[in-house]
Amino acid sequence: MVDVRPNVEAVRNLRAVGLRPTRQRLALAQLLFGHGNHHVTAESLYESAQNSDIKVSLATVYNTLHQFTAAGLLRQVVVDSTRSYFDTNVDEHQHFFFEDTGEIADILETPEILGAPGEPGARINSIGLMDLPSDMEVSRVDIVVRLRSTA
Amino acid sequence: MVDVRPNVEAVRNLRAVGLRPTRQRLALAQLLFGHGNHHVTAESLYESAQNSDIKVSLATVYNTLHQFTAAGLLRQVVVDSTRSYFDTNVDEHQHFFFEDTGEIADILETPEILGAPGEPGARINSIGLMDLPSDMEVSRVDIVVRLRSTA
DNA sequence: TTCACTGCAAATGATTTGCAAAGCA
DNA sequence: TGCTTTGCAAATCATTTGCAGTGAA
Repeated sequence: MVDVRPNVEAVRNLRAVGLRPTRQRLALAQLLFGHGNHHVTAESLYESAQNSDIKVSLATVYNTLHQFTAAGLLRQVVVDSTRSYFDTNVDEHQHFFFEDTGEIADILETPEILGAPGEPGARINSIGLMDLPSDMEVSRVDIVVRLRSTA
Repeated sequence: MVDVRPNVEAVRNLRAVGLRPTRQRLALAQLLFGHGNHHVTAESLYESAQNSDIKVSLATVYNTLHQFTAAGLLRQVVVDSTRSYFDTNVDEHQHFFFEDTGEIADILETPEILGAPGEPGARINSIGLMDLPSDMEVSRVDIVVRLRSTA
């Protein structure tokens, strides 16, 4: 049974990041954040919406993904030069990329090399990157472990 | 002064990977491998060719980049979801990505965490990824350190 | 009412493809 | 000669944009 009550918390969350809680944004937020962490593309989210009888255009899906990303609710993952992936897990963590299927999965046990929490890439930086230009700072460190089947 | 003698070594190198040494491939190889390591996009290589009075179509540039990559002469670097970058350095190494300008640079001192030579990602794998599916192997580990100016 | 948001369709930009002409073995 | 490769233009694919209509405050 579908819960049609206005989701007070979701409304508040959107307002908190400066986004109007429109029907489309609430519905997409529910799809994105209502079922644990996962990874989506614009196309896959659009499909999910259709399967859930959510009326929303592909353009709005793109807009929403970008707005959510700008607001810090999503994180963009660059693993494939042909499409953009978005991750509902915005914490510092890394990814597996399954080359055969194009799927993404979180690396749950983040290797300790990535540095202490709150210091993205600190360890890597201290080990080998002493030649970082002085007027530059690390925005973030992306690690993608690409896997292929041994078949 | 331009050396117009047939480049015997370049011809041999192409033959060695099963590619016919055509005029276009030889010219692009010269641009790519004749001046130290660097990073190109199809568009940037096409421009370089034009500036060097090399007659080659953009389609052929794309074909050639993919052929060279398949042959192991180039390595594709995924840092930007809007274009493809290719690196003439095919050794295990990592990248800086300058978010402001879209430029790429090699990280020269590869942090030792990446594992011993010949064992891509060995160290990372041994530290944290014990839950790797048994029928999967690490194709490679990509690390991109994204930088932004502090301005 | 007012301004943000949405949806559609057209535009864009990178990349790929079909196919005839040109080039290498 | 026979199979590759090239170049052009058209096709594709993901994504963005223009703009009129819709909705939230």
